[in-house]
Amino acid sequence: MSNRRDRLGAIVEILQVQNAATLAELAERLSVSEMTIRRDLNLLAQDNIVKVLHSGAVLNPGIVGSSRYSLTEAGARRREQKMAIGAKAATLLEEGDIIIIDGGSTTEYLAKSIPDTLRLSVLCWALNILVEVQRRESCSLVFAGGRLHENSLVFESPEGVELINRYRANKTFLSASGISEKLGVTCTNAYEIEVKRASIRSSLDRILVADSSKFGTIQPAYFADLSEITTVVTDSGIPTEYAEHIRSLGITLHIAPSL
Amino acid sequence: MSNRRDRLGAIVEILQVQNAATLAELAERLSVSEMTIRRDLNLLAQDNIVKVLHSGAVLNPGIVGSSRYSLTEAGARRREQKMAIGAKAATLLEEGDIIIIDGGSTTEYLAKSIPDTLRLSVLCWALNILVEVQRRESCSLVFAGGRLHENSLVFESPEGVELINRYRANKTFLSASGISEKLGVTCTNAYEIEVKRASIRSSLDRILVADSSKFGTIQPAYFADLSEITTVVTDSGIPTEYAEHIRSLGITLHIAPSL
DNA sequence: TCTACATTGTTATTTTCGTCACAACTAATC
DNA sequence: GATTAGTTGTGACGAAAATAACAATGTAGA
Repeated sequence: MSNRRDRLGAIVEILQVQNAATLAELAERLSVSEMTIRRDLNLLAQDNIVKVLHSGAVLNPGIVGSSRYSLTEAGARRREQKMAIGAKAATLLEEGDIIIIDGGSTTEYLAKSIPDTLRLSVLCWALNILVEVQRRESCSLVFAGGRLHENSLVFESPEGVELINRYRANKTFLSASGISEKLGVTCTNAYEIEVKRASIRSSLDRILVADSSKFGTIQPAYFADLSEITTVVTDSGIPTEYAEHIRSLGITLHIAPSL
Repeated sequence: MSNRRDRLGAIVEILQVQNAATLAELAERLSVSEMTIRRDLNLLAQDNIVKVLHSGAVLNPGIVGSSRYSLTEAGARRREQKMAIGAKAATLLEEGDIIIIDGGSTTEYLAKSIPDTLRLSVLCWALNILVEVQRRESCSLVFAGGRLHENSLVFESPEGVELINRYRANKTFLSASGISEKLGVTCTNAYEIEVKRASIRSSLDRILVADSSKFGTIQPAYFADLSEITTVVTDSGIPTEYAEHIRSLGITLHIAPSL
């Protein structure tokens, strides 16, 4: 990597992979001074190969859209809690785990919280989860396809369910919109039921991640009884009667500390 | 454009178009102070939608894609060709079309070139195609899942093939790494064969998009005979003998003009 | 080996950027 | 219409990045 020509190629290669890089980063990786990188970039910019930014923003590769963003924004108010729950749930992950991640905004925060170096096999079927997992080199990824439902970013199809049936995991992270002592665990959309059921059948541990506002509420689509759940991760707002009920069922209860 | 929510969307839209922007630029275009833009970007960065750079460089748009397609001086020129081919292929699209898009970098440019208002149903199985199609509100999307192959960004599984078998389209856009008069159409990876075969079976028109360097070359995985193709889209570098051969087979040949 | 030229790192200076605290404004709720 | 929570702009300060000049090093050719 001695001469400038090689270095220019290396810079382009780095940018191809990660789309953007800071001067300091490039200088470090190529073991030259920032001044040199600066001169290199000016050359590349002259040829219109790169754009040099003084201060600005770059769209992350492999992501997008306004629609994707609307899902995370759905709970701007509860974002803090969901982040905390996601982070807490991520502590349950172990090296070599084979996991299933349900769709939803809370599970999205779980996916965001996966440590960069943790080796995992992940199965999912929602776009926002896919985007998070896909960028981690340490995770191998299986995706259950189907028709995209815009509002939930979930892909669903008979073949997708079939793929989940054929899969085996030691942990499933499930999301829910309603959790009732008498009426069980529910979600909003009927098309999610089959996928969630399949993931429950294919996994040893069933971990429910849901913020505390979900306890005591009901949604139209029933997909599991509380007794099918082995672990619950939520925030400190959970009503004490629910906490007691969950513990009395032998379910492990994790309360995420407020951030 | 009064509230923050709209502005966040606008920022993402701007970045989608030009890939990167400076703070000053965004502040100017959205008629707010730089401080506000800064706060917005921090929110977007929290959700990993954008990356905020203090000082750095960004690859110019059109190069984002899989790491497999390395960019050399020669490759940079090929990129222009692929863009031209993608744009040309997109002119074949009609309102209401039900289409299948293969994985690959050339098909990625096709996906990028889909007009924003064109109503389409799209089936695909590669991550780079998914990302492009998903952001278009006018396109309904079906994705064939499976295990992710990092080098090609293709998802593949028996269930994915099954899903394609159950699908019906009027146009399939296929990519190839080799096109030989005697040995047919080939690609690099064996796992792609089944998926490509299924898409050929499920579609009325089979449109092959490939830059001219592919003609006369061979790759290990055979997936179709030239006679199965109904249309070819390439650039002006195609050898005349191949152009004649293709026309003699009754295949429509589109030559994309250099940009 | 010597010269001529290109490349690179260092330093000092100027410029710009990021952050913080505060005040003004907006919008929703009761 | 008063209160609250959220949003936006401003100015000042400290922390960076950009620039240019210069010195040091490396390289090619006679």
